[in-house]
Amino acid sequence: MGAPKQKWTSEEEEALRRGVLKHGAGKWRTIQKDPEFSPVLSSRSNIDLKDKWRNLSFSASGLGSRDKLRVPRPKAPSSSPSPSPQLLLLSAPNNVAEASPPEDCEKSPQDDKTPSPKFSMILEALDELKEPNGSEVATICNFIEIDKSYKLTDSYAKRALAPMKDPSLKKKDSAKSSKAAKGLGQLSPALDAAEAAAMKVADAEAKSHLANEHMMEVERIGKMAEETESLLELASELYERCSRGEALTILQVAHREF
DNA sequence: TTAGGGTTATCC
DNA sequence: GGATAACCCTAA
Repeated sequence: MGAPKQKWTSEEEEALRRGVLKHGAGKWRTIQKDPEFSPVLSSRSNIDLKDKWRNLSFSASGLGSRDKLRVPRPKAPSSSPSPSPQLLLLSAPNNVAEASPPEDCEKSPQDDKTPSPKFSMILEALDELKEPNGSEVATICNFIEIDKSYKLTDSYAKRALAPMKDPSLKKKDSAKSSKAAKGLGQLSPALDAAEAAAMKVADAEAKSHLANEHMMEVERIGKMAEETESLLELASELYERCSRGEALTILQVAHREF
């Protein structure tokens, strides 16, 4: 090769990560053309972005080179549609709010070291919603469904979206539902069966997600109870000392607590 | 335009 | 010489 290899700078890597966070993995051209990143990535092609992201993903997953994971590409078109770019939305390997490489998610969803794409979407939703005390499940569901154009299973959507009061959201939802119903009506029996199976799987996943949410809530409440108990302890001690006629300053109280 | 596999350069 | 990163090629 004539030209020497052009090593990626940290600025370029950062721009790529931010670009993936902004547009999603797979939108290499969009990221490359984005005025926010184009100054940094001007010397890189969309292919370069894709290759670099692939390298980053594999190195971050701890699996080393992608060569080790190579699997033969099926020649015939697969019956199962390839995941949408959003489903493969990645986040930078060294960022907390970021997700793991898609390959891992797709190949080993049970691998608890790497969050699933759904988990990534939840993280993204929480990040976008920026609610100080966390977000309601329904709000997160709405974010994922509307912002990300995903459709939740009917049963889960009914449960999760019932408390939502925003009429515009309801309107959109019902419009979507009728659209979906229309589409379902045109499906063949085989597709119907596949759809029903997919719905069941999605429903199970939703239930698992709900269970996880509840566990987190239980943990949170447990912590609150602990804190309340220690506060109660402190209050009783203060009451006792005061009733004995001891003079306490705010500073002493603060030291006692912290 | 993108994904995925192949090839080559570089580093240790 | 092996591992990794950067680049290239091709199918869809």
